[in-house]
Amino acid sequence: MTPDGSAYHHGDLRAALLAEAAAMIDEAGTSSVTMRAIGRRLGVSRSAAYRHFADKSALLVAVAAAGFDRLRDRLEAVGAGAPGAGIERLRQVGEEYVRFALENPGHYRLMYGKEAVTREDRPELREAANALFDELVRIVQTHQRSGTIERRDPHLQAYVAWGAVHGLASLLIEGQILTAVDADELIRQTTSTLLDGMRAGRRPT
Amino acid sequence: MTPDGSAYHHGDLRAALLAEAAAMIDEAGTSSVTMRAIGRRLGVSRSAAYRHFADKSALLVAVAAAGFDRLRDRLEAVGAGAPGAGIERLRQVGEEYVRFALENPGHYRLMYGKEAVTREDRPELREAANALFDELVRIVQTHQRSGTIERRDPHLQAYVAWGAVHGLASLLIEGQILTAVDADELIRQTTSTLLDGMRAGRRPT
DNA sequence: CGGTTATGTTGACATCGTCAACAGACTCGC
DNA sequence: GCGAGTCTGTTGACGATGTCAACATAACCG
Repeated sequence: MTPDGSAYHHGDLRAALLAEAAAMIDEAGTSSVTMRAIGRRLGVSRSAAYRHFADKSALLVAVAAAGFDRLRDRLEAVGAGAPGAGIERLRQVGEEYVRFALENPGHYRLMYGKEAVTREDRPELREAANALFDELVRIVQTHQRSGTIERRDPHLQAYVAWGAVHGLASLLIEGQILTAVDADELIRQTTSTLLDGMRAGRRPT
Repeated sequence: MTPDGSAYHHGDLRAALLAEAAAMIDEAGTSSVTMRAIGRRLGVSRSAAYRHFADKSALLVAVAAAGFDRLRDRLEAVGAGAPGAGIERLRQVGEEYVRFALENPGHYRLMYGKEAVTREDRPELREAANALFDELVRIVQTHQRSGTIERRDPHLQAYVAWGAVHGLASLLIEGQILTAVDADELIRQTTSTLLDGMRAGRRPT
């Protein structure tokens, strides 16, 4: 990078590619992202991106991984704070998750295997997703200690919670929810049911 | 259709296209389905499909809609039976949902917007998905009457349950669950938490 | 300053979805 | 029974796409 910031040949093309791809995804969906179109928008040639990413899939994986990072940061910000966090804080984490998805539908969709992308052969994506999951586990453990929810296997409980908010977000994004339904009320109902279930003293059987 | 069953020029090409596309999806993913490849496998030319579907997207939509139909049939089969159905039957509906997704991962993925497909401008798909949802509402109402779960807005409750099982199925299919975790136990934990939450007498606030 | 590496461009190719033009096969009214 | 019209399927062609090889240029480092 050159001192003046607009460096090299183009500047920081790698970062520009990531930002532009993310912008295009939320503007017109993943299918609108082509190597040629992104080059056009950035004023570089069609195959410039190949100096920074092995192929198109690698670029999309990087965008998706960045999405997991951003989401984790947001959940961390909500989940932290006052240590003896009560049930309301836990609920807010769930609502924040769904909110992120609704604010970045194209991006969120990409994160969850919209392409042939979400695969074990993409370690970068797995790690970003696992980092998000680790944060969920941490939040669950915090609230187990403070007594907000039952003490069970925190991994299982985190997966259950993840599935619930992810499923709701997915249904909302894909337009599967009838328009007559109030989305906010549905989100609250989901978090309520989930938290009630996690507080129930029953054995998992 | 001709009397001998192998009719017209090819036979029932429309049905063959649907079946072949579904097979290819579960063999090698949606990206492996090309109009030319499907024609090759069926021994017809590349654009034969255009006599039966407006474009590739229409073909995929039809496949996805058929998936919703099959899934609804399976849930209906499990959800019916003894009328005074108890909590175990309700749990089995949830497990059957996840099982369907795990058995047909490519197909299931297609049903939930993998392409630019799951859109309001595809009424056929919306109707099939709504029919599935209607079945879920019916099952919820049955168990509300028999006292298995709390009486709340059955639509909201059906959405909550749908989101929970769909989210879990999605995480499992996309390989987001650590291999160390026992999938069956996770499925049971999810249905337990969900049902506990739906039984809780708390107000949705 | 000269060479090595990093970055970007152009040309080319196979593949894809799709349309227009064409051809064969079935159907139905006379 | 036969010809017109309609279904169904094929071939040729076009533009767009992902990607690679060959080339060009800018930065860096001794």
